[in-house]
Amino acid sequence: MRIATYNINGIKARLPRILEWLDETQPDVALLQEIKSIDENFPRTIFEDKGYIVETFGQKSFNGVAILSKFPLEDVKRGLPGNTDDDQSRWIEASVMSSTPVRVCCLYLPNGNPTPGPKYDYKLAWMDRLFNRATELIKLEEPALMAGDYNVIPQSEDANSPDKWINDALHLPESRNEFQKLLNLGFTDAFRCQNSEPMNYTFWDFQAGAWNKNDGIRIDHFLLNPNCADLLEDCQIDRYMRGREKPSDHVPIWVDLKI
DNA sequence: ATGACAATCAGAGATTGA
Repeated sequence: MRIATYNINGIKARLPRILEWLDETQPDVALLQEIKSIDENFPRTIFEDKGYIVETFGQKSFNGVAILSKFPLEDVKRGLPGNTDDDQSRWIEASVMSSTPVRVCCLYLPNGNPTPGPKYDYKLAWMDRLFNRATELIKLEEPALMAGDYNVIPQSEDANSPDKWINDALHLPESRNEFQKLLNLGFTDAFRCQNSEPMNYTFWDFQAGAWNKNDGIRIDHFLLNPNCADLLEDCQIDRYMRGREKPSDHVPIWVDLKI
């Protein structure tokens, strides 16, 4: 089974890219972030016609996450637990009912800039709530994963120009420590489990010719609980998508599980 | 040091992103 994650930076602007990508990469499950759409405006029938079940947690203009699945979805939950006042749509999870059910969580972690400030405080508080949910997922008998745009550069080798990010919310010690705490719980960074080479990125800024200079960062991640990591076969970044016409600033990343 | 780019909503330019 192939599960992908992709920060699309707007469903309306990216629809042609997503459709061609679904045909090329053929994910069974696609976790989408930054759909920038309310649920009512998400073009669900286009994906249903391709054989996907569609579950969205949208928001006007900003944020918004969605799950596309060729398998039935059960027990869909919207919103990261721990703060009923949080009105930002950044988390959706569901059980993918394949022969072996998999719990998939689709996340769009807050950026956190500028630092210091309320946005950084919100990021760190969100990561604390993520840690709490992660402690539950690690104990599950069933395979489970958390994937999406973490907005965290885990190590210096995950940035082409680490110096630029020293004071950035994506790279500051607090953010990286919160990410490391997830690994310490027993989650596996699927890409790093498969590939130890530097210069593998998932995001290149639209500005300053970042793509042409390969001035990227690795901030989209798959974290697998132990029962899911046991099933890991492959993990790849669809780098080519960044070179297409009207691309997102992120590219997809996917895992193949032995299911 | 600043802005560079792009998407959204709205219908210009501010806001957000990373």
